[in-house]
Formats: sequence, structure tokens, C-alpha cells
Amino acid sequence: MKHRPANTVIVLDFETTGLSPNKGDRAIEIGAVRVEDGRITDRFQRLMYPSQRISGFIESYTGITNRMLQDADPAEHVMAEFADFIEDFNLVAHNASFDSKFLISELARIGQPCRQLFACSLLVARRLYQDAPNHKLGTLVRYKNLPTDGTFHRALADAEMTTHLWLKMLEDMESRYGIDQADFALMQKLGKTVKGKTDEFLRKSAVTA
DNA sequence: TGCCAGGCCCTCTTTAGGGCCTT
Repeated sequence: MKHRPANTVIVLDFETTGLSPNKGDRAIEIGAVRVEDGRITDRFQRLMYPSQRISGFIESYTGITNRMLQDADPAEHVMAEFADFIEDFNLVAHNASFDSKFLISELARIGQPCRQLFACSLLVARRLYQDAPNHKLGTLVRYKNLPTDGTFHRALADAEMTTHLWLKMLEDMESRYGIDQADFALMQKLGKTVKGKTDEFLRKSAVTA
């Protein structure tokens, strides 16, 4: 039987041609990290050819060029490999609404559904770190002094920073609220909790967690 | 025809508008 740790999430990040798959935008890179019981145990990073040229803005924003993508595997091949990587584990992303719509869109192109649940590190960070200057990923990394190699807007680097943020938020929930079993479901609920009721929610969760 | 993201959340709110965040 395959080993399946109870507390495992996949933290992922897409680089894309733009903001909306509904308007024809495609994924150009996927990066992801497998986290088992608070430890990074595996990584996935692949460029993918999106069947269209990317804009100068995206080349500048990500550092990914049209030339780099010419040699990349088709998105369909990469997404099939990625589907195997994520299995049916729960997923985490910074501004998950963005990554989830691209994941759904790219998996649909290869006839695969997306059944995994998402939690959003952005929404949780807005609850926990209300004094942060803002809640961009890079700002939060500096605000919490999290590990970074200085690379931003590349899929694996962003997924790793999101992972460190996620683990830091779990740690802070324990030290601040005494929640030592903050699981995926709790973090998902926290992201959906009305901001003004966060403390009440966490106090109640501390009792029931 | 003309426009073109969309979900979350705050506030001068809920019969709305606008900022944040992702590429």
C-alpha cells in the first residue's frame, strides 16, 4: 500500500500568460511543493508551452521568455504529470482563487476533473497579520523574515515561499491561540471567516481543535 | 454595441463602489 501521511498538502503556484483563463490565458509554468507533517518532502517545477506567444510584460514580470517556452513540453503533457504529483491531496496557494481557476482550466483540457480542496494563504494571512504593510507574498516573506533566495514570480520559488508562510501561520496560530492541531480544514474555514469575527472564531476553534 | 478577471472584504454598505491580490 502507498504511504499516505495524514497531514499532507501540496502548495502550488502558476505563472501564466495573464489573469483569466476564461479570456484565453494559459499556464506557462507550474511549481509545487509537497509538505508532509510540516516538512518539504518533494518538489515539482516545469515550464510548459502554452500554444501562444507571451507578452513583453509577462517576459519581464516572470523572466520566462518566448524562447524558453519554445523548448518546453506542451501544457497537456506537463499537466498530466502534475496531476500524478498532486494525487488527491489538499492544495494551498497564495490567492487560491487565481491558481484554482487555472488548475481547473488546464486539467479540463486533458479531460481531468479537479476534486481537490483549496485553502488560501492570502485570506488566512489577512486574518492573522492585520498589521502587515500589505498581504502580497513578497511583503509577507519580509514581514515574517521567512526564507527566500531572492527569486520572485517564478513558480517553484513562489510555491516554496508560500509553504514557509503557511507553516509560519500554523506556528503562530499555536503560539497565539493555543491551537496545536491546526489542520487544513481549520485553515480553510479561517480563510472564509469574516474578518471582524476572527478572534471569536479562533477562540472557539482552540477549544474544539 | 461595447465591454472585457474575479473573489474577497471594507465602508461613507446590503437597492454599491472600490481596493487588494494573483499573472
